[in-house]
Amino acid sequence: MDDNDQPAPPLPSTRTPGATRKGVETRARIIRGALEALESGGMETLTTRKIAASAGVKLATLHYYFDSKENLLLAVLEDLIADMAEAYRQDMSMPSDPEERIEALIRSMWRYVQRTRNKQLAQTELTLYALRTQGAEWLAARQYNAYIDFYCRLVFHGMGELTEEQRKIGTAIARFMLIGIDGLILQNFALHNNGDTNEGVETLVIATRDLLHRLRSEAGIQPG
Amino acid sequence: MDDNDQPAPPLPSTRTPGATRKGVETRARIIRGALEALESGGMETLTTRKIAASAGVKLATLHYYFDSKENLLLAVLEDLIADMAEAYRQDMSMPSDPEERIEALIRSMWRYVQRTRNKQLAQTELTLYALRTQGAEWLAARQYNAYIDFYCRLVFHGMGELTEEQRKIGTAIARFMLIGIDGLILQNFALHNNGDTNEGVETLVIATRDLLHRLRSEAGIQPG
DNA sequence: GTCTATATGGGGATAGAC
DNA sequence: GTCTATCCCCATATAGAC
Repeated sequence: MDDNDQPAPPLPSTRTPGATRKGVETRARIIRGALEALESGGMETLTTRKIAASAGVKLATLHYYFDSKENLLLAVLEDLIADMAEAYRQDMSMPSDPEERIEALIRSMWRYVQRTRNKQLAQTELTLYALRTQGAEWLAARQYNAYIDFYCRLVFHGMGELTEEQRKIGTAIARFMLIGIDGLILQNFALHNNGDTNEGVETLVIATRDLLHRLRSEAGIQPG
Repeated sequence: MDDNDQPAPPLPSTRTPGATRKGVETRARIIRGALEALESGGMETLTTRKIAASAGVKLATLHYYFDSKENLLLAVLEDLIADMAEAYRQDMSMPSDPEERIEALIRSMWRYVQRTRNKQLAQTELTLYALRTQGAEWLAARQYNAYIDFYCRLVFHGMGELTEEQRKIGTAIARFMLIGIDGLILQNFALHNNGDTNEGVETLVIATRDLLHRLRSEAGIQPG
């Protein structure tokens, strides 16, 4: 995975009951319901009642699967991490040159962000929530490292193994891309002014490609 | 100020009573108390009771100055915007070359962010809150535009008036810097791994300087 | 595993004395 | 302008039948 390795203790008490087929489905429905309610109303107005309603489940059922609201929310965040990889692969063209991959990846991310504005807001809120929740900070870190690892691989391969050199360069690239995307998300949220934000995307593409150049010449150039 | 101009209706009902000297002070104490409580515990655990306690005021007094928790929180966000300019000027060296100013400004921002981690978290939470609050979205936009305007001026002058050309270039630069800083803040929060984040700062400095070059040669070069 | 019904506490907000 | 005391709702969580 990555350098700053996480202890990643299992989520405290998500209470995984029987694991019946039906049980697993219901659990998933509740998580989806929570995400929907969060996307539509934000953290401030998010209640277990709304979540239950949105999931088509009674309040008590929710508590049968998640012993506390907190653990439910952390489960939602975990789920978002898992979804991410799937989502990006959808519309990504896959050039062979890493430089062009960077560009394709950034544009793909940005399209995804734009068509899932509320989901991004929800994810940002959940990440902050995790950072504020005693003993859940590691989840935020895991989320970030998952993104970094994912982008890193996508820059170089279709998903295979990386050389040490590639991993190092790719990680730096991925970190910078992620910085840019997160910043773009916030700015786009606040200004909801897509024209200006698109300029930011172009600038990020150029800056990231330049970074790749720099890192490669520092190492001794060879192509992807 | 900027292109996407805000209507900026006054905050609905902050109930500005008499405006006695003492009243103004108490109001300020409550805002500070709210910020402190927010910094230490986050939105999720922020209650009017904690705010009142943190401000050394009784709950009813809080409601004498702010008719609702919502309006109090929005007032806190407004206050943060006003503080910002003050804070940055503190430790900024002021080179005459815009390129070096960019570097100095980014480093200054980053120092400030690092020594006020919790304040940044609080501000991010408040911004998201505003984005989620019906009729308060403009506050988030105003905040962003205030930052952009501020950085833009700082890149070129000690604070004086700008030519149209400078304003245009400066705004693009400021937007990109802000994207980078926001992304850095989130990444640093999540990974709290300052070593790696500092690399991101270096990359941002280089990228922003390059952006300045590019914008200038697109326009017809002339220095600061 | 899912429900109805309920316990319990804490939250925002107000009344009215000083 | 600040306080004490209180209202009342709604949130999380549980008990226990089905």
